[in-house]
Amino acid sequence: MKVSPKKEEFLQESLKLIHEKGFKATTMRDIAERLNFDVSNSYNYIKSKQEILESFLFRTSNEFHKTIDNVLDSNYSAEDKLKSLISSHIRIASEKPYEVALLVNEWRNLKEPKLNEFVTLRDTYEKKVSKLLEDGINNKIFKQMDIRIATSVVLASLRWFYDEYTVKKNEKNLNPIEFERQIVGFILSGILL
Amino acid sequence: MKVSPKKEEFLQESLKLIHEKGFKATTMRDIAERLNFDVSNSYNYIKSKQEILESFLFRTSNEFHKTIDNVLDSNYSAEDKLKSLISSHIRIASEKPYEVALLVNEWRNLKEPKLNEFVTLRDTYEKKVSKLLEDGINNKIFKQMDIRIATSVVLASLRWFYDEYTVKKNEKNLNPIEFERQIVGFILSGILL
DNA sequence: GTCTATATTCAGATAGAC
DNA sequence: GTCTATCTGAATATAGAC
Repeated sequence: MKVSPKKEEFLQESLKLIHEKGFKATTMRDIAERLNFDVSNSYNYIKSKQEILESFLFRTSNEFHKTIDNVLDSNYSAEDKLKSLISSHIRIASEKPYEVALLVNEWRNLKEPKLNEFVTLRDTYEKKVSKLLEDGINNKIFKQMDIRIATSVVLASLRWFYDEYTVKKNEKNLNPIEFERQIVGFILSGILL
Repeated sequence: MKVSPKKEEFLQESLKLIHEKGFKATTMRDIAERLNFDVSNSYNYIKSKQEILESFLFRTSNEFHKTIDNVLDSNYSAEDKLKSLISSHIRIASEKPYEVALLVNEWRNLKEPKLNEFVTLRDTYEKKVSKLLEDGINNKIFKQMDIRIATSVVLASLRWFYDEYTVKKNEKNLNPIEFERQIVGFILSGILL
């Protein structure tokens, strides 16, 4: 679906503002002001404030699902599947940091029934990760761990990463590949030498 | 400072509601309704909605700071300091899950100058963790890693944990000590067997 | 400590002229 | 696509009676 350049600009500017201030704290007036026009014009591009949230959230969620489905469908070992998952996550988060930030921080501002739909997608994603880890444990590739803890801790290790590409951090210009190498090292073998 | 039982109930109920719906989405009316009285009564206990947020946030932040200061002041090795830090974090998060949830999720709803004050405290905390990790790397106890990544990933591995004690998860009744054992295992040596 | 009433401000959204 | 004007609802907070 084609989107006019103006609409695209509107959405991207909304995305950044929402990231800065939070969804609830960002008003339609804030967005309009940033774009130098009146509030009422915002409704040329969207039907409601919720629509901004929904369109980004489901699009990004979808991207993560497609990615993990491809990983799980592959013939890689559990270890290489995990590496591939980490790599994909870091690629998406570095390419679309604001979209990922929205996914992580603002999903609970969705209203029913979209909220329920999203939570289901999220749970499904977690189950896919659990499946991967469980296979690795059963094949004696990963150490024996409680699956829920392992899933939470692996996802948590990845989830913060978008923030390296939103604000003006990353002064040292570490590139995503080097980041990936270090995160893989951490998740697979921890920090002990 | 003594707090009347009624005020304590008011604050605790506020805390849970804010956790469920988010700070901005939770209205004073919501809280009053939950306690079966009119909105106006809420102001018998607090001067403003912001005050709820501020009191919890700085109290909890303070607790984490005291804890890490004790850890850093000890004569433990870097490895044992890290283990002690993990242990303390898990203890606080399991004892006061809603307070920790607020700390993690709602700090950015603070208003200036409190917001700035909080962010400074938070940055200081991160620097203390970085210091610990840096010492461990210099002493060849931890592997060579980018300090900022190491700090982020260690903190991210711990940050999600409050959630095990808020909702009705934890069906398997894993106790905090077993959780701690598994998290220590993950952070120190990863998931590879 | 509880209520009713109200002041104030502000947000999302729409109508309709240009 | 832009504006002015406006509707509607809701939220924080206060005053003052019981």
